[in-house]
Amino acid sequence: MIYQLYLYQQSIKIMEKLSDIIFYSIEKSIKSYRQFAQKNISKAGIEITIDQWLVLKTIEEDNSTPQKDIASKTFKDVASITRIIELLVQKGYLSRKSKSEDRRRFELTLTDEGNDIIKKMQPYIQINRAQALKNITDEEIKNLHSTLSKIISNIN
Amino acid sequence: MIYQLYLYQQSIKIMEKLSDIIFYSIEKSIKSYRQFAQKNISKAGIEITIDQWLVLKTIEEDNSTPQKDIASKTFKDVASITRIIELLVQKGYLSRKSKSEDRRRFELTLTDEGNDIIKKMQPYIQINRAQALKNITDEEIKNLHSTLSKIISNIN
DNA sequence: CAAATATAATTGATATATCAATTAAAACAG
DNA sequence: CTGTTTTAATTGATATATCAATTATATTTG
Repeated sequence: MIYQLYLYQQSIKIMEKLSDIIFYSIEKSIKSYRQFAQKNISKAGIEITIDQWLVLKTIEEDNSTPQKDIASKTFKDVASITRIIELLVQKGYLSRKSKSEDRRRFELTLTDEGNDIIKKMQPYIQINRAQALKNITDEEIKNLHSTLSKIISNIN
Repeated sequence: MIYQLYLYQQSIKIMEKLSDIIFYSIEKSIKSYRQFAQKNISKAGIEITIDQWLVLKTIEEDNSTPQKDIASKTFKDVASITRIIELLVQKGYLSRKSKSEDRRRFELTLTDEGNDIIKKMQPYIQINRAQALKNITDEEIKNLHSTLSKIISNIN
């Protein structure tokens, strides 16, 4: 009886651990990936952060996106976007001027250097992803997606 | 022929999108979870950040862990740990004094208030996790774990 | 149209992440 | 035992996250 209680408590503990750890795993995987990706980029002598690249890339894909939409596309805060754009302009990758139709907004355009760095980054992005996803099947990725989507929708 | 080429290119594009997006999904899920969890904690009037709690919890579980090990357990930098501990001491949740055996290290002990807040947090942590993982089977969690572990080991 | 409201972006304050340099103490090697 | 190396933690600098308050402009409403 006491032994069964012990087993029961153990199994509760184990189950707790399992679900506890899942958010740690998610956190660890994304942190590791970011460090890994950033390291490879820096090693290649490319002077941009992953976050700056992400914002630049978003603007490249559609330069009419308002900053608040850049924020939601990149899962960032509008305040962060303001500051990242500032740095991108400082670094000469981006030009920014007020829009005449709506003077609260800005016309964001990649400079030649901005386009260059996007091109230079491309192979590294792909290599990084390929290495991180090595030996992982499409099926697994689909499942990963599906479970993560469930978590995301449970929360919202 | 041209139509088939089109389909082929589409499928490449779709596959690219899929694997591209996986890191976005991971990032989005963990960011959403953190926001969600932090909001619930704050709403409950508990004045601590998730990161501070995580560090406090790690010390509670084993108060002989050196700061550098706290860092690796929480996937943080030692510099961040130094600063988080500073805040925890300031807030009165933690006491810190030099160790006599090794004066580079510190004796970290939860104060009564520190223990209190850990207790107060407990139900919220569980509710948050339960809600985030609602309708997700153990099987799915196991798979999630397994795929994330693969990613993590591919990177290291 | 004028006043009220809503929206886009910025700014300030505080927390955290990351890297590099530094400090203090411990461990080691000759 | 002394000089060298290693280790634990801190500090400084810069980037990003988050929240709240603010500014400027646009939109809506009476």
